[in-house]
Amino acid sequence: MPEVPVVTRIAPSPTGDMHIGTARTALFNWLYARHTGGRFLLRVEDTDRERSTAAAVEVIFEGLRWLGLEPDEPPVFQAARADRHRAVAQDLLARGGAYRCYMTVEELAAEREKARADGRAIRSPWRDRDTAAGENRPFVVRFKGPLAGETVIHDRVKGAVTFRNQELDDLILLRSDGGPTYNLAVVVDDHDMGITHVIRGDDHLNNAARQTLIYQALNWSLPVWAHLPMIHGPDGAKLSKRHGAQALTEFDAMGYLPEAMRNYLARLGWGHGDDEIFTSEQASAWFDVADVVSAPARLDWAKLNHINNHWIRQAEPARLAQLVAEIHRSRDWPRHGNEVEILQRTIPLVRDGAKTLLELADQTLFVLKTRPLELPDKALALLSDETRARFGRLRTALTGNADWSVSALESALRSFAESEGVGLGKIGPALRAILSGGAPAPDLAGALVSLGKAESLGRIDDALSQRN
RNA sequence: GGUCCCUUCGUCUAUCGGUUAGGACGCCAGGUUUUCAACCUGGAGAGAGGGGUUCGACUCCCCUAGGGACUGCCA
Repeated sequence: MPEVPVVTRIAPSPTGDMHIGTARTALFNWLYARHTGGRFLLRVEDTDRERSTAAAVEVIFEGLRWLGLEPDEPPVFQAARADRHRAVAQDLLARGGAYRCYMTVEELAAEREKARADGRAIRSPWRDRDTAAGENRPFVVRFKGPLAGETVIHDRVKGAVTFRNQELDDLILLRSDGGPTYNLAVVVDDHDMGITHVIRGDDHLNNAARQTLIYQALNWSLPVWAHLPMIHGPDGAKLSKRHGAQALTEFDAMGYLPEAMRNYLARLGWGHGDDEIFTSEQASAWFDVADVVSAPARLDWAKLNHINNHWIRQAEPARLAQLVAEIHRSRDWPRHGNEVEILQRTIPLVRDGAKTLLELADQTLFVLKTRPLELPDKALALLSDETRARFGRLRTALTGNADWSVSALESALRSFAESEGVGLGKIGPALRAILSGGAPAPDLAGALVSLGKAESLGRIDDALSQRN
């Protein structure tokens, strides 16, 4: 057993929304750190000064907070470490592990084209020149990689992956403006931060070989690699906007609970036997990167909905009431002073069928409506003189009902139907319409309880006094 | 073009050489029923194709096909 405590990290670049794939990578890093009793860190890869924004940094912080994956230490900003990156590059330069390349962008483009045609990696003619003195033009610092031999990545997900060194080009360490590039910065930062396990998307698998070469040139010990497959859209293509959502915040806006996202995302590409529904505590107890599936997975909305429905049912009504009230507010729907209290009473009666918080809002709209409700034509049509008379009697029966609970009202409704000599089917649809104004609502007794006695009777009164 | 990764029901997955290839979501049928759901019961549904290795391959190897990533002075 390794004695070194595990340190994992998520290293997103703040250039826009936080992709759901990044969220899952964060989750797996977090799970593995929790599983091993290690630490989970955050590094913001903002070396691209052109595209990085403060707003995007905030999106990352908020996304991780919302998902419940907060890092164990304050975030590291990569751009702030540029001096350190440059120092490492200079060290490499001094030791012959890197060289100055004076190729112009035009020359580079030509070489790239030629290399591609020849089916080989690009090479700089400056690699073997003595440039200790003489040149006085802009240059980049390139890594001087081995031309022979091979590099093997021992990946916890992909297994052993072999690259011939001649396929690996001499990547740029320092740009002509002196700024460090990604491949240099990741290696230096992961080393300095003490990252033991690099768990990231498999779009970096090729980079892992190049980075391994840099680690070796620096005489640094390698991290454990684990390259996770990507998340695709339902059609198997790279996940994008047109698949419905791509950014973590969009899932929040669509009414998915963070615990549901964690559950679903964990199950996407990882499994523990037949377990489908589990808490994050269970997941971290079971999780091992070695068990991650090596094939890409497709996002399945139906399954996400199913899992979300499960966690909506598990959630505290008080918490759901707050979340649903927010949705109602954003929709500018009818307000009450005690909105949250009403919702909290109603939610347990309607949540079973709700796949998202948005649906929960739809299902609870009826209770927030203000009297007199506008009845849909279909409901008005049900109000013949005969049924009006019947609902008058129902009102009387309900008025005398002291116990305003679901079970009491259920039996009250049943015995009323019996006394009228009709089935509940004769009363249900109209009563439902009167109580809900045509909006979705729970079953009758549930609707009555949600509304409370006074509001229920009031709504019946309104209907009886309405002409069609 | 080159390098690398991937390929079990529609989808997510189990299987780690010997199983009637299991589960979940979805789907279909039936039940329940005052709406929509939920819920209960049952059902259909898979090893990309071709070669090997082996007494025996979904499982190991090779080829083909298809998908993806990388091939940036982006990360």
